[in-house]
Amino acid sequence: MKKEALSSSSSGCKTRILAIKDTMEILTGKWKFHIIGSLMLFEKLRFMELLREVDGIGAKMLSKELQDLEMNHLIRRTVLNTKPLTVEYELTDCGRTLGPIIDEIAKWGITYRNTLYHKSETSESLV
Amino acid sequence: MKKEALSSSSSGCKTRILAIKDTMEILTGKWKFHIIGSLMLFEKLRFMELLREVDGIGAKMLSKELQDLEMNHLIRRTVLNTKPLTVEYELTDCGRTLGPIIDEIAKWGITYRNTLYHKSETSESLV
DNA sequence: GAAAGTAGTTTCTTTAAGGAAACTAATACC
DNA sequence: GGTATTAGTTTCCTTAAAGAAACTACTTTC
Repeated sequence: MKKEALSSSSSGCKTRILAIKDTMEILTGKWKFHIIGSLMLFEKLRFMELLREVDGIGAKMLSKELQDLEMNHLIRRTVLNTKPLTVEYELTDCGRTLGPIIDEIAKWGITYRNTLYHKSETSESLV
Repeated sequence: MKKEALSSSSSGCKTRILAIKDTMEILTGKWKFHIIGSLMLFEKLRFMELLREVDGIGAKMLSKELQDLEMNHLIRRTVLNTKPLTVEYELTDCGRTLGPIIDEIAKWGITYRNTLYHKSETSESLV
């Protein structure tokens, strides 16, 4: 049996771990998924609409999160020269590729809840 | 055109958003994905093995993260009555269902990197 | 000219996350 | 008895994330 070896530094493992780290750094924080989810649903939203749509977020947070997402090319910010000046946010093509991740996460969350309910009846490890 | 309405409180939207919140709360922090990923790769790992495997983590963090994961039924902790006493960690069935999420996230991270490289050549929005 | 709506920014404060180092406690080896 | 290993815990400290409230600046409506 090996002893000092182990360490997953083998082949694609490092790449994989890095890729996961990358993704999670980009999507970090309490609000990113919610903002992206809203933009997936509504296509285009203005700042004030997002502020109302993303339940509980404040202007400062929203502003910061939108900047983050824009820097990472996931959303596009367009200033419209309307009367009182409005700004439109929408997903880029790149941003839209997050669909499958968000689907998986939502799917898992729903299944997980159901699993817990059933498990709690029959015990399991439950503390 | 609607004005005050909007608000995605429609049908399954709330459920979906809650499910995403649930999932992300369970998998929050810098280390959970890395720990789960390691356990997917190695099946069973002891505390010290995880400490070496999960690059950069400290004993306190590892201990806390393992407790979190165990509370959420994603991993199982087994004390073996070996000579100096060892503890074995492994994924539960529930923990193993995270596979697809982690795959999607890893896949996206890799694609995202490639996309950036190509976009940076042809410009895009790039700051 | 006062009020309200647009899109934010600034300041100040609290809370959470994370890390380094030392420490406990049990056992085994020499 | 001294050193090492296992699996953590405890203490102390720093940094990052988040939030509330007030404020800027411009325009439109009444």
